[in-house]
Amino acid sequence: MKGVTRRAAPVDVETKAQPAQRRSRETYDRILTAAGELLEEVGMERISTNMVAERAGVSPAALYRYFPNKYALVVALAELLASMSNAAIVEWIKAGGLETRNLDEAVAKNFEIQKRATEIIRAFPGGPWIARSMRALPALRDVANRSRRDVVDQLFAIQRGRYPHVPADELRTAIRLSTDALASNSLMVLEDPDLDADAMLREGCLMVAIYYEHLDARYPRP
Amino acid sequence: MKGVTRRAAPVDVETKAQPAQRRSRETYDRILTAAGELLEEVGMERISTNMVAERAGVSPAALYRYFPNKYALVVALAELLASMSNAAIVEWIKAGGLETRNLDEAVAKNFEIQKRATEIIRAFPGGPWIARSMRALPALRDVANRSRRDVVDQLFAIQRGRYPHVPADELRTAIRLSTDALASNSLMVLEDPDLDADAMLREGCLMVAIYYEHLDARYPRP
DNA sequence: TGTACATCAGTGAACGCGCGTTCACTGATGTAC
DNA sequence: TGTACATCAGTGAACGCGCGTTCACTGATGTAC
Repeated sequence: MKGVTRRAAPVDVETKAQPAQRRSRETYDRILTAAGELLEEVGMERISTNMVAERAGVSPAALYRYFPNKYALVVALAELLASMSNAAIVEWIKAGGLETRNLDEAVAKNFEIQKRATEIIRAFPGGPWIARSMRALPALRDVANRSRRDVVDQLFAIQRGRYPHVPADELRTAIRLSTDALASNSLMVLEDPDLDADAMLREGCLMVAIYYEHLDARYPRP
Repeated sequence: MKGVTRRAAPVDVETKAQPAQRRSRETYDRILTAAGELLEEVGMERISTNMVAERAGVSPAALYRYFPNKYALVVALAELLASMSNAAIVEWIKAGGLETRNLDEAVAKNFEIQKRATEIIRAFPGGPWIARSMRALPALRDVANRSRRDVVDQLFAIQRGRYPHVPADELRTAIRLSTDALASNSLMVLEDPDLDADAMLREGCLMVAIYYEHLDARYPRP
């Protein structure tokens, strides 16, 4: 072991047994709920499988029936959270979140989804920890990347129609940039209770809306 | 221990002995360098005190002469990185980074510091890991908060003179928002090698510059 | 310059602990006839 | 409806390991006279 470099081995992270019986479904849920609670209470680095099993009222071995290792546990939570956020965004798009006629309307609609997304994270057990760790924890990076790609693709599909005069890769960059900025803004608000959350979120939406206006004006209209 | 909630106890994180002799200064540096290298190689969650001591070529006990615990180690690294970034920003301000006459100039100057800051993180041993963990690791949050406050205060002090017609709290919000967005943008670029780093950084600067132009126009000029 | 002593720097070896994980098992539920 | 069997769900107890940390110590460096 002298001076040997140990690189992180890729970890199997899939859920193992799909629960078949009712009892098993309940156990699975209890484990996930316990994990969320404990994430909330002790944070990412102190949570442990034995702790989760104890809180869920099952033996450690029962946990390993459903999750191959402890990362699978937080990955499952992260995927749940990501799917809720993404669903909210899809719903918002379907409800016409992007169909706006002027700056004020754009800000107002962006603010809607921005606020809803922030609330989803806040309400999710351990949500803020998960969100903050999405980038820092190797096990969660895949989840974060997939989720981000989904959102960007969704937005791109719609915006391409609204900004046909903007080159596709410029548009994609713009979406990536603004999505990232708004996500970070949301995290910042969750992190610092001294901030006026609504004001900060709205300001972030304004920044992005102005940016899109400028993007729109940057290229000649057909 | 049944169902007991264990909250993270606050951890002493200061450096212990200030090295007095030359030999000791070297040891201190070797430990910090080893920690940086290992952070780069194995990441935040797998690094350990014994590992760092081994790599530095000292006994584990020697490490504890300078750092009270393993968090103090990564805090010391993070503080070093933060101070380098902040110094670069101060230098940039002093060199007139904020004194711009038009949008293009603002974008160009923002880009300068944005690129330099990103390079500082990239070049620092374990820098990207540290930067990503700043928000997710409780031990590092204080460092992150202090560093952010320093930067925001510096910028605010200058910008107040340039935007006297903008209410102080609006201006502060704007600085906080844009600083956070650019920091996140920088992280994103470090994380995803597929991106065209310069293009993405420049676009972020553009977004912020447009936003400030809008802020400037939002309130009547005296 | 030399010697005696005080302080500083670093070692070697181990400690207890809680971690992630597994094994052989028992009990619960479902299924066929 | 009852019984025999197969599969599913969960247990209890322990495992080996590496973690963070400490102790009593030796050797290196500095200081006073």
